[in-house]
Amino acid sequence: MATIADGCRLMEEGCQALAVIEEAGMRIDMDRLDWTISETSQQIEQMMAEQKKDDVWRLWRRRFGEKASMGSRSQLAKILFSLEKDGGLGFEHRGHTRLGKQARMDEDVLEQIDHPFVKQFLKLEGLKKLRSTYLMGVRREVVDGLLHPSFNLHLVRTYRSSSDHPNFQNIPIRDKEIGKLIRSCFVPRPGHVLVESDYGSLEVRVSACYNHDPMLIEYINDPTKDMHRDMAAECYMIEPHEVSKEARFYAKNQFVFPEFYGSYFAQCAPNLWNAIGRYNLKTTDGQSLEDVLLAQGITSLGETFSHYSGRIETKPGTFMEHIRQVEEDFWGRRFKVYAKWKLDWFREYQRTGGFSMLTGFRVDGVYKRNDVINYPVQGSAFHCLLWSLIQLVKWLRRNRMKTVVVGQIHDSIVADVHEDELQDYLAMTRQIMLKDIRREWPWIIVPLEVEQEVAETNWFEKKKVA
DNA sequence: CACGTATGCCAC
DNA sequence: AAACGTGGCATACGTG
Repeated sequence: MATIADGCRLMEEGCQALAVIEEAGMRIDMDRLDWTISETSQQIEQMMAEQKKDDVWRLWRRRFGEKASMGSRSQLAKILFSLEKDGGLGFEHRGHTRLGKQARMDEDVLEQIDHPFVKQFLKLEGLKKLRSTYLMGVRREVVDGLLHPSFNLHLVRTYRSSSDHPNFQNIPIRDKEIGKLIRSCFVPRPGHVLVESDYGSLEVRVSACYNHDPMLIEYINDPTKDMHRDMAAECYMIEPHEVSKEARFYAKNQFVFPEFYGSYFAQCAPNLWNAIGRYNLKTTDGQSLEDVLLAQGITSLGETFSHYSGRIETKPGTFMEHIRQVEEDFWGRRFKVYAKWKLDWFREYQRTGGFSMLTGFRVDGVYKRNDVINYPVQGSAFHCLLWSLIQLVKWLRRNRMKTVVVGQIHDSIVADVHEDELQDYLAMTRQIMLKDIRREWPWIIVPLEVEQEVAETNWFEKKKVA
């Protein structure tokens, strides 16, 4: 295990490496950015004009007069959820926000409302976010065609990093349309290509280094095994070979990761259940998962209720009951060493008032149970990336290379690589990220994985390399 | 008018 | 007993 002095050195050297990265900056295609801003603005204008012709906007204006503002969710909520006799549309609201007692108006709620005005509202809000936060946010910070985001090591509770002005770590990618519009403005320097090197499932691997769970380690070591596929099979009551890509995706993001982060079945089950209908989940043979569950006698989500003893109970034959059992097996049999580690780790925190990370950080203070479990994993995973980044920047400087690292996103490194140096760069990142780091930190007891992508034209067009 | 809070959404 | 972790940032809106 690393010492506190090791942790200090990592922060010092990390700070220096990040300063070099900030100074280098990332090239921005300003003509394309300006063109995209203009196109997006036009589309926003046009859509707003369309909305203003809608009957819903007429109701809106009648209710709020000069104060009517098309971006106001709370105003829209009053139109949607008040009765028709009161000048509304009479939709049922779906729960309240956390602090206030306002009706929830997030994307999840709005996409359930089948009304053209609401669909347009969501699309419009997406474009407005693109324009303001990303297109304009980047434009504001560019100097001489280069963007220099800040990378901080002193702001995050877990000893991860953060980024600002602009935040380089949350540029859209999941929505392809939106991702393309902004990311295609990020370009390599002339004669260069962009390279992104991602650690694969880094947090899972690092968590295995803490909990030493044999089943988890087996999943990591054996490429034919697939934890998310297996859990999708259990959650949706099918065979592993029947698990579609989509079913795997929801099992991973609505069950496995939430469970790892400290969620539990009562929160997971509704999300898993809703995914079936909402995304029309099927087996690989095209059989609807709804029918599969029906054949197993599960016809409804069901609910939880408290036994007088305080124990949470579920009704037999419900999906809730099923996921409760899946969870019981998940922690009680499959990952029972992991489960014991969580218990022991938290008890030790309660005894000493703190915990130590494998990477040389002591964390003392008042924390929630989930924090105590999650911080060391999240922090140490980032430290693997930071250590690699430091070595890479040193190597580039030592060899007076033209390649520059331009950014970092928690478990990935983005570099602007000179074409002549590409093969050396790809080889060296692999050497550092996969091998050198394990010599430095013997506590890494599982193999690591790196995925490399190269973008010749812009950041959106990145393609995997072998 | 400046500022803080609530809410929501983008990433990992 | 508790119940999904970490950030940055934009807009709406109320308050001083």
